[in-house]
Amino acid sequence: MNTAAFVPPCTPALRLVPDALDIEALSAHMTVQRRRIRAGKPVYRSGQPFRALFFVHAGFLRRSVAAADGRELVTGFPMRGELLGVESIGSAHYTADVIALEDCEVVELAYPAVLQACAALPVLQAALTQALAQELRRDQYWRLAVATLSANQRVAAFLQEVAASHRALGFSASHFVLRMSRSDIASFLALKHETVTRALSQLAAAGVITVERREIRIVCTERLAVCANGAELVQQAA
Amino acid sequence: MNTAAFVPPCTPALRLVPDALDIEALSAHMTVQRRRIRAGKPVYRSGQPFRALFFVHAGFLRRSVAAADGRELVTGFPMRGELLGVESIGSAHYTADVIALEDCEVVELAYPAVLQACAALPVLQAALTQALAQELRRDQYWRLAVATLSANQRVAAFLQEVAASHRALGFSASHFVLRMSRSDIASFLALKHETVTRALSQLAAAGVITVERREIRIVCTERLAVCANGAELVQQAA
DNA sequence: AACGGCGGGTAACAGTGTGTAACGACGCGG
DNA sequence: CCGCGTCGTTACACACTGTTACCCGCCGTT
Repeated sequence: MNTAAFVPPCTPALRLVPDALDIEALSAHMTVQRRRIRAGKPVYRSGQPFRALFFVHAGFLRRSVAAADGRELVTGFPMRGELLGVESIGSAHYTADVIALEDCEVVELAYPAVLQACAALPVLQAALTQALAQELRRDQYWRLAVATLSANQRVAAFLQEVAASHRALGFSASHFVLRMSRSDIASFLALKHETVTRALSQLAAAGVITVERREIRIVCTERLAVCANGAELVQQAA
Repeated sequence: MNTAAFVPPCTPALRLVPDALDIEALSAHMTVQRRRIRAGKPVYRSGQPFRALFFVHAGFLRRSVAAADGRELVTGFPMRGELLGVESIGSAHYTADVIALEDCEVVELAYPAVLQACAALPVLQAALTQALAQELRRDQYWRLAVATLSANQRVAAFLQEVAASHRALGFSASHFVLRMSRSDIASFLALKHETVTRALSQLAAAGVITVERREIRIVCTERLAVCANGAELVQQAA
């Protein structure tokens, strides 16, 4: 029965096309506005009227959703090249919070206007639809990860993703500084922050990475990949 | 600081507008094709070339994603009024499997064609974008649920969602037959099938529902809602 | 310098959910 | 009618992760 011969691809949903959005071309069809966001300040908050999307030009951010009873979940860490606010399209209000983890620069795209511009610019329409679909696939990737991986594996997978993102933006993929706290990572991975700490310590003890607070160095990419899928940690001869 | 005065709305992302898609109008702009899918047969499978979206006209289905190493996750149970395949937009191949849980009827919408039709029919474009965003919000709702609710709460929340869906389609919200197996539910909720069974048994023992294999009757909607958020089960006086 | 707050790390303990296993119920085909 | 396989149910022991607690170090402030 199970004759799925080739790759069933639920992949990390890499963020392709960092600069897919041609702001120049766009500005001919609608007003676009640059905005600086200070570290810790929101780009938008859940409940505010939905009026615009934001294209991230620089900086790292954190997106989270919350239920009426206070339960919260960090749903992602947007960075350069991503479109903020797509999850709120079709809603009268934003359905998530996005706050800057460091000083950021975003380009504001008023919403109904974007849709109209789409009609004139088929490229834009494709880009928007793509961004939405891409986000959907990424969500499903992490749902799968959270549902099927152990705590250690999730943390390893997270580090892999961060590394891949950094590489895509031209930063070092093997040595970087996490912009988010342990609690943010924990929420994102559906763990407690102590568990994230434990997992990082164990990965370090196994010689796969080194950790110094938020500074991560990936010592062995291959073994990290092994940890992220399937295999549990095996101490390597010191 | 935390002055979020009003509802931070990560809601169950109800499937609004069961018949948002005006097939009649659409058929003027592109060829649409009705297809019947027998129970157990796929609408599409992961890895097949992505060529079309499908609008569900009747029946219940199951969507799942899989990683290269065999890990799997049921990501949803589409039904009448939903658009299948949106998660694969922008990919050369489908990224999920959708199989019919019972005999279904779907309308096939060739993909590149849909985009072109969007340019001519602004309504269609809005509907497509909405469908995508809606799906994204639903995904995030369940990510939140899985990350923050106990096994019992997840199962209760699942029953609530099923009830709400049935009501939206004009079926009874308090008495229905689950189309999917315990394992499907378990995968969807990131649990094991034994745990789902246990949770259902406990809800039944508490007098909140009755269970007879796949036949569910909701005895007390209010107490089910209480179980789905916050509170753990408390036996009610028999 | 002293202080307090926040983020991070570690450890002992406890509990939820899991793995395993055995059993029962139902449906299908011979 | 029987046999068999799938699905669902329940019991029990255990492991992973959550819980709780306390530690440290950093940083801004007084």
